Amino acid sequence: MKKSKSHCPINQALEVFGDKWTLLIIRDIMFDGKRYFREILGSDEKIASNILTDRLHKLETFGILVKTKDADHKQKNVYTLTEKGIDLMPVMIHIAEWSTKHREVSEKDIIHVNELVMGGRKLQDELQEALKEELKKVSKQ
Amino acid sequence: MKKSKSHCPINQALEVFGDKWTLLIIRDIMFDGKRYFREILGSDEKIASNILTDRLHKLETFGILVKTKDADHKQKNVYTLTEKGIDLMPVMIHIAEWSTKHREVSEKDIIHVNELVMGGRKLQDELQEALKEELKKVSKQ
DNA sequence: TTTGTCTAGTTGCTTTTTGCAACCAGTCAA
DNA sequence: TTGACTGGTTGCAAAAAGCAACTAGACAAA
Repeated sequence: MKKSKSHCPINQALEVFGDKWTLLIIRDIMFDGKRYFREILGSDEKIASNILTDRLHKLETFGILVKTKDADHKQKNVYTLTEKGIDLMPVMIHIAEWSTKHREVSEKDIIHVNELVMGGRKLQDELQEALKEELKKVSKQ
Repeated sequence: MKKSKSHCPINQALEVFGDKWTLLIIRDIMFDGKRYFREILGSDEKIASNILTDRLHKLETFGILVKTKDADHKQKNVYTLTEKGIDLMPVMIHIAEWSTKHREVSEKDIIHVNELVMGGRKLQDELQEALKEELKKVSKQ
């Protein structure tokens, strides 16, 4: 890991997800229920497989997610968010909120974001709890 | 402007600030009171001048900031956040909050973030109001 | 009016990262 | 045993970033 440019909190965060792909991968796992390499590879933005490999490794190293073997299919890896990863939810929500106000976002996505934002803390908390449950399960393997 | 990879709100936002430098520039203007090219160039992370030129142009094109001539020194350009830029404050705050919890952040910066986060909405609102005032001033030139 | 300094950049070059397509070995189900 | 699916790897071309040197215009002092 190359040394930090600075210890500013914004810079520290950007060293984890300051690129075009990392937050999209986290989004896939956090909101879209994707857990496997090929599922993430298949999302709309068409990430290349070598980049995905690289980012998943980095996210694992940073402790944002953990990689475990699928119980049923031994060749399948399951990627699960850690608490550090789950804690990015407020950041993701606010980014999405900003986008729906200021950028071109599809009607379907606006509704989805509104559910989470306006639908309030309750829905977000439920989602966070579900993700934490999942983490607990893969942790005791 | 090359076409979007997708209309997902997260992706739309990343097309604006999904890189190592853009959010640091916004931070400099938003929280550190920097307004001139050379001021931003001088921050801790040592951005290269050609990259800074490029990002300032892009941010202007995206409508995140406006560029005006300094009243006193005609060769100086003043970079001011637009409302679209100011609206990124909640995102910045949550990123900083996440970093202070999960990443290596200097004691000084932690205090600074805590003021804004724990110090609550009031301080943030005041800062936002001040930035909006500034925008109003440069707008009527 | 010259000299030096400060301004916002630009230019040319090297290194790093990304993007793309083809490929591969192991797993599994029929 | 075949064929499709799994998580990747490899090699090459293109784009972006990094670095250092440079420039033209504004200004202030001598």
